[in-house]
Amino acid sequence: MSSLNPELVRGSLDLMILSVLSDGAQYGYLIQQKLKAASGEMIELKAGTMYPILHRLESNKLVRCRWDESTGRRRKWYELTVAGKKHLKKRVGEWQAYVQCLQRILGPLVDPSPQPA
Amino acid sequence: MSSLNPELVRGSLDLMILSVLSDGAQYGYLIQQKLKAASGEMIELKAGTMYPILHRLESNKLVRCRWDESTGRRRKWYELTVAGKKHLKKRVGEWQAYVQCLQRILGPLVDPSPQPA
DNA sequence: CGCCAATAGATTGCCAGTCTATGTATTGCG
DNA sequence: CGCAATACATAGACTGGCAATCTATTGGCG
Repeated sequence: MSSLNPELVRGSLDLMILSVLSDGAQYGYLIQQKLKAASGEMIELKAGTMYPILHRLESNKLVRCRWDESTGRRRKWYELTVAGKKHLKKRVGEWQAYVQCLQRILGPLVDPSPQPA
Repeated sequence: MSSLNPELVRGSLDLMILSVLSDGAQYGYLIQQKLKAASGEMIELKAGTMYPILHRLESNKLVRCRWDESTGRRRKWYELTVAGKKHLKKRVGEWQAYVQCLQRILGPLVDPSPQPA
């Protein structure tokens, strides 16, 4: 699924999708492309992974969607709801707390020079 | 299991255990205590979660273990093997790559002031 | 014109892995 | 003496991603 450790990526798939959606409405295939680009080709979200997540987000009222059947190629546009935007903010906070916590646990194991020259 | 988002924590449980073990040999219960302390009480690793992981690490030859039955309270000491130390280093690198990647995806959503005053 | 690749959405079934619950036994304190 | 803490372990339930598969459209190439 990605050149990154899949176990790690697993826990933040919906965070990533939510994040991509924060740019505005997108349809599934677009989300895959954007995520791939935004991650520097590191993340390649498979359809069988993404759609269940999108459906889950929808049933949780975090995203809303609309079919566009105006062209032969039908597209389903997904968009963050107000609750979704709030949820995203919360999830970002959780992620930062997690990163800081793990950073602390790893302690001296992590190279303390993350800033690029 | 923790006050952190469990979904996120999930992917790094073995990383955390490996990290605690990098301090030297530990037995299961000690690992729980150390992890709890190192995480600022954020992570409370349950026995039913930890032991399967330890057994998996053992069968993967990443940790080696020895029973101490000298006291009535028997303890099983776990220690990193050479392969385990190498593996830990690799996993730390993967984790850093993951963090940077996600940081990039989240982009402007992350508060760009992580350093404490 | 026919075919294939890319685009676009979705589902099914499998499997890995964590969590809850439970079980056993020891030690020390009140 | 009983209970809480220490100490290890497993069984079964449940969640969730992934591979595989399906349908259909569009556009380009031979």
